[in-house]
Amino acid sequence: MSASRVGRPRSERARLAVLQATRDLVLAHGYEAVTLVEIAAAAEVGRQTIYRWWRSKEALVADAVLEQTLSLDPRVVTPSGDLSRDLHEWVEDSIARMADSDAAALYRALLAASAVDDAAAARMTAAFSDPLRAAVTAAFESTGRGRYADVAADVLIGVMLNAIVTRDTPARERIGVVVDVLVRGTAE
Amino acid sequence: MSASRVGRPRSERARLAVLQATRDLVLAHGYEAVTLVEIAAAAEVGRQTIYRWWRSKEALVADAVLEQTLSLDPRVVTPSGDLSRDLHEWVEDSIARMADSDAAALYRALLAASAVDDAAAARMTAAFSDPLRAAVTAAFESTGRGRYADVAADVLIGVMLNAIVTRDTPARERIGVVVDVLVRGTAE
Amino acid sequence: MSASRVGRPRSERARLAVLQATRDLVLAHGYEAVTLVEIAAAAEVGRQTIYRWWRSKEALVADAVLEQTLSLDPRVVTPSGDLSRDLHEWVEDSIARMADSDAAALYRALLAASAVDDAAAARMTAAFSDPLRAAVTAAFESTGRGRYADVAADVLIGVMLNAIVTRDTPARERIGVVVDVLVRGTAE
Amino acid sequence: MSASRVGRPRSERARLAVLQATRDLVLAHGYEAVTLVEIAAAAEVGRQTIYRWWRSKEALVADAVLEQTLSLDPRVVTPSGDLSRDLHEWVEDSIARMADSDAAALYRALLAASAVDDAAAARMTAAFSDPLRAAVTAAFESTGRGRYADVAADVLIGVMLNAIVTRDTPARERIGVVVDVLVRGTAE
DNA sequence: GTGTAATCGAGACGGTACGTCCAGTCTTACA
DNA sequence: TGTAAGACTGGACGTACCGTCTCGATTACAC
Repeated sequence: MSASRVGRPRSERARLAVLQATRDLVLAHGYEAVTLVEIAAAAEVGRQTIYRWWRSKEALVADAVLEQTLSLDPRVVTPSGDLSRDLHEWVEDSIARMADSDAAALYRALLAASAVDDAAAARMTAAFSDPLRAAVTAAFESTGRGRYADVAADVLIGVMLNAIVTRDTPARERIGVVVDVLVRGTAE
Repeated sequence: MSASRVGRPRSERARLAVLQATRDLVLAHGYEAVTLVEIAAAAEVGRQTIYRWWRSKEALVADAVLEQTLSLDPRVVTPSGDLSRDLHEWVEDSIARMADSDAAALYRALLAASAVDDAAAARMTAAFSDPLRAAVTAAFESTGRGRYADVAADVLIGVMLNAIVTRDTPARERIGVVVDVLVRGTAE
Repeated sequence: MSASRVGRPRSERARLAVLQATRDLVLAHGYEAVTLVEIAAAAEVGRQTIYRWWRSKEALVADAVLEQTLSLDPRVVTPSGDLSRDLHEWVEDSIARMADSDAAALYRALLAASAVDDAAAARMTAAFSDPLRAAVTAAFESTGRGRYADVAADVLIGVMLNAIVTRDTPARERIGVVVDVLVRGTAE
Repeated sequence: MSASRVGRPRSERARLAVLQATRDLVLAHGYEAVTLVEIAAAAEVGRQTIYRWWRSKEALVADAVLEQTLSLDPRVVTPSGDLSRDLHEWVEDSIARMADSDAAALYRALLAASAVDDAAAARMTAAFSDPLRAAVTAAFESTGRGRYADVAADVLIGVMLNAIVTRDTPARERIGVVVDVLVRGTAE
């Protein structure tokens, strides 16, 4: 079990510098405009070091974005029984997290990476849609509306995605109303 | 003021061949993998001819996709007064159009093009979100629920976008339920 | 048979600029230190343009050197019957051509290229050794010493090669004496 | 003054394995194609160990080649007084050594290394040209033809060099005749 | 008909990013 | 301290593609 690795160990410093540089540059210039040469230079790292750990620009961006940004989910872990309050709480938290940071821009980068790299797409789903769907499902099932769980998740994921993709801030602010409509529309 | 053009006129045949080749290749290999050299070869057209009509690969893809695919909207032109029936009709039509063809794949290409080219993004919004929002707004206002118009549009656009982006067929089939929830949740 | 080429024709300006830049940089920094990036920049040419016309750095250097430098041979075209005078004349001419210019440095570059690229080696032989051997052979045969032709060529080629490779100026100046020894040693 | 070394002593085994691996690989693939990674792997040695003994790839190749191959000279240590016999003896010995082994290929590697590394060039001259010149000079001076010593050395070095560089086997076999011409041409 | 001028297919051009490869250095654990 | 292993920075390599430019050939309109 000792595995006793041999040779120089991976430089955590380099890995973190690359991830940070990637985030900074993606935010500054957008996903498509960023090049690995720039990232390597900004991270003060050899280009080969990047390729040693990520097999493509897409995989790197997916990692860089997910590592720091994606924690939209873990709030609605235990439904309180009050569906409306649970959803509002979660949604407001998500909006806040998206608003304060440059998270939306990073998500867009992730979306672009997903278009090229299937693994990035899978990671994005796993980190974004799946937990959200699970949380929403738990909340709905605990209030006896389990049959609407998937639809509710569709709606919430879709609305957030749309607000991100289209850079539509008003839509972001209307998400609270979406929750109300959802709660009311799935009653009985 | 006649403007009487001189010289060889542009070839409509070439323009159409390019659009068709673009669609075919985007469907076959995806947006990122397609190159203008391939498109030009498939369309039996010189590369410069493409640039005479479109200023970039992104603009071309936007045109190619929008020209054929994007007619999600014109169905709900006149609200009948029955909100639920109007929305269902429109939504079922949209789903059908998305299901039978490779429309979803083309939308994804359009999304990718939008990430690089602002004009493509604007065109996508103009052709996809705006008409949808207008139609939904008209339907809601004609039934006295105008204050929910934007939210309803957010929800429908978002749900469709999500189904497209994530290639989630079940979600596509649940859109009818979304309409029901929406109608019920915005009552009174 | 007209061949009537289609497409943009090759840019002679670019070709000449690349060859000149190659010569300049090889003289300035030596063969091994020169990179195609530098050559492309100095010639104000795209890198791909170089690769379009030469399949490697070696082939380019061979071309660049041979294009301008290699005219050691054509002097001894018609043997006069006086072997000693013919050889001296040719040898002095060769030495002069090697001395005044940077020819020796270019030859060394060519030699280095030949080590990597067989085609370059063949071209070097064809342009340097073969004509020299032919001229020497003609001179020897016309004076009834044909059986020494090859040996004489070996000697003269070798002596010049050595003077080039080892940057041995005194050896260069002794070539006249070599001719005398050669003429005397092959008499009768 | 004891200098009493501390720590693990250097491994002579490693040094010899590196030299042997270098020779093998240079012979198998040529100088330019060989990499230090390959050499280290073949010698079952760490890469750093190589750099502890040699400061560059060129220095290593120079050492590897010279260590085994270069002993062209020591035969004509004491001139016998019979110039022709001395030269023939030496030359035949040299040819034999060059023919049986892969010495010519190794020389070419050495030549390539010399192009990059001045020290390698100096070592090559010291090991190849200088002793040869000394031996030839001794032989010529002991027979009263001292004034031809340098020229004779030029010729013999050049002829051998040419045979090596151009892979010209016939030229190698004509070296005996060169000696005859040289002896005859420098008489009186 | 003939001239003129813009378009056409073809393909080279400058430029730039990619992903690979290697040299020479550095950092581990082990001997 | 020397060693094998292997990651590190740095930078050249050769390929691919973009958007532009330059050919000869084509094609419509103006004369």
